[in-house]
Amino acid sequence: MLSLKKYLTEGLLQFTILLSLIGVRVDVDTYLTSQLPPLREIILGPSSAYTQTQFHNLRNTLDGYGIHPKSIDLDNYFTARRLLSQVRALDRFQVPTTEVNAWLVHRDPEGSVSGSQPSSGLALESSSGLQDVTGPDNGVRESETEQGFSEDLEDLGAVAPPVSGDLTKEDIDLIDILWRQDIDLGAGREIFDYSHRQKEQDVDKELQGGAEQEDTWPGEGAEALARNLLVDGETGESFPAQVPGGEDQTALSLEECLRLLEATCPFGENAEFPADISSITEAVPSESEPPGLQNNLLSPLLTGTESPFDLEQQWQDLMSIMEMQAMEVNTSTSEILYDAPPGDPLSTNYSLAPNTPINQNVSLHQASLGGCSQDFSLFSPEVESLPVAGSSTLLPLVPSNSTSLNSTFGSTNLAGLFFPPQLNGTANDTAGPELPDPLGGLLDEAMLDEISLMDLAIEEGFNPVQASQLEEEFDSDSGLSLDSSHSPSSLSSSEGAVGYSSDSETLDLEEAEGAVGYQPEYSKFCRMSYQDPAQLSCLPYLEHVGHNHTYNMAPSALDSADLPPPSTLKKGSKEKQADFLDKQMSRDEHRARAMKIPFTNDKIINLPVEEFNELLSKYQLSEAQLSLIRDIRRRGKNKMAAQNCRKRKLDTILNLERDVEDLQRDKARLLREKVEFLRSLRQMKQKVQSLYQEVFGRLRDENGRPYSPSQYALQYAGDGSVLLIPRTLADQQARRQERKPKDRRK
DNA sequence: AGATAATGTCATGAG
DNA sequence: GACTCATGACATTAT
Repeated sequence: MLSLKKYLTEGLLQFTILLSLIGVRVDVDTYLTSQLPPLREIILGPSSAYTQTQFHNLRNTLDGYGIHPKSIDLDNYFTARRLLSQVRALDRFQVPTTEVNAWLVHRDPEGSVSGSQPSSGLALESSSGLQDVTGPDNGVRESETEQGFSEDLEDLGAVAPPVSGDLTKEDIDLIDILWRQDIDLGAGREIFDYSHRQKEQDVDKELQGGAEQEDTWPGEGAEALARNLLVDGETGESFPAQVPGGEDQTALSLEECLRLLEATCPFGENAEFPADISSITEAVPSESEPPGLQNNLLSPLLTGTESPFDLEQQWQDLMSIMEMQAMEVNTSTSEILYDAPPGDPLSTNYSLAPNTPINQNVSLHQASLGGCSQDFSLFSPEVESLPVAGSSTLLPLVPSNSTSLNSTFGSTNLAGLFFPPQLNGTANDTAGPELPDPLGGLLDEAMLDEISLMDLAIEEGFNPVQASQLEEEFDSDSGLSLDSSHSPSSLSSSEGAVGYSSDSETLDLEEAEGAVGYQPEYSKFCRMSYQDPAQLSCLPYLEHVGHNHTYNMAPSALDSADLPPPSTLKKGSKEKQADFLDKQMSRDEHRARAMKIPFTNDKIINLPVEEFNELLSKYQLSEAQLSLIRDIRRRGKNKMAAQNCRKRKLDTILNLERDVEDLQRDKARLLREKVEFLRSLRQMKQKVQSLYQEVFGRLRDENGRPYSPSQYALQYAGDGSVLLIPRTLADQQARRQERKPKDRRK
């Protein structure tokens, strides 16, 4: 029974929380407000003084001590503990890391790159690579360009790292709830699926043709590259059969690159970047593993394609992503970035971790920012449209919106990290400017709207003052004694006041019915005003009846001294009062009166068993009377039990509402934090991207020519160095890294 | 008079 | 086994 009750209570709690989190407000408040007086009666009921429930101690029982096993406080205690743990579980959501994972989403914002973007044909390579990543099932998926806004956010919410490996089911449920909630915000599970990326890459493919002619790389046009595409026998995806100069595995350290850069004069502003550079995370599939490559150069962040319907699988993926994310956020963000000298604006803006490995090899800051640092504002929103190198051809490289990065932030793959999505293809050129900034739009509108609405709902919702007031009432309740045996004087006076006079009719009635008292007043009015004596005073005719505890007793036993002079009462009013009292009597009281039970129902009901039996032994009672007394006792006790039971239900509802409000408040806070982290992350990505472009754009080969982004990419090595490697190698490494999560799952 | 809420009662199970 | 309590279900009463 208890287990069942607990089960139901918990079920109700979970359900309420769920409803709340999905937006359905459990508006107990309204009910309570409109029904407050009766509710208080129910809650504090006349029987509360008889019950073991410590209504007056609600606030002091959270520690779990001194709670009666059957007290509702015990439920409160466990509920509070459980909810507290849930709230703490909420805190385990590390939004910062969660947000980082958002960059798993590959979204090329449309309209950010002009249609004349050169080297668009290279986008085909990257798109092909994505096909391989997504696997055969992703072809079913539709292009979900509209989801770009939500996906980033979804990632943020969905991939929170499990701080503790021993997540309980409640934790997971809660996480799932929040995750679904994020879905409600617009995010979808597609973020974990590369199919949508492939779709985008398909779009890139379609667009590449028109941009081929504009490839500005001398002798290495997109057309030529496209002709060199091979088809992967396993995946059917195309990839470049040979990257010019790529197989030599030219892995220049960034320092070397910078030296080259310095030797090749200020060309960066004139360098022309093809816009279709694919990040390594979108690597072109290739079964051949290039020798000499280190696996640790690549981020293991990418996960495999998952069935969107396999919840368990998705959760596993989610957990793995969260783990990787946590790792990468802790490492990549600090290692990729360099240690700038104190006071350096970049280091300040980036909040970079000092003493990062990169700095040991080469100073990106010195190399890339020497002449152009004043050209772009890292934190300015204008950075989106700010030409880094001033060249019109380079301009498209700068992302038009900050959230367009489709690479995985935190990845050790600098190519994937730094290259703007525009570089991944020309799909952005024609994808349509109608696509807004996924992240920005989400942050600035839906997200913020949600937060503001939530805050508003919280403020307009349950008022904690009401709960505290109720608790105060509970406290005051303890001071009101309802024990009839202890207030005979008041009973006597009340009796005299309301009905007992010299009026023969009244006396006759009482005599005729035997020693039937006026418990009706007690049972009725005490039930309604058990707690607030002021309520009694509000009823003039009851002001003397509040504690009528004698009863089933002969009028002769009543204190006639308390009776008002007979002349003061008119016969008509006395009859009315008698009728009223008669009506207020319960059925059992009427029965007791009719059966001439010589003591009050209150005693019958509330006396301990021993005293009750002792009382019965004092009288010579018939079987019918004894049976009635036992029934009265049983029903009376059950009545109080029912009142307590209902009170507990209401208390449960109240507590649930409070808990829901607390959870909503936590949710709002977490969302706010998420927004803040998203903002900072976006800014950092912008800066990292700019840095990448700046460094890469200034690199020159032996002939003083800039490296083609379609053929080379900067990659962050495990030792902190930055290497310039052929893009094919980078792609292969990326593919290898992508397989790791899959294998680990198996 | 009917709807609804509040309250009472019974049956049942558990401690 | 008696007693008490909790609670669902139903009945009754009140609004």
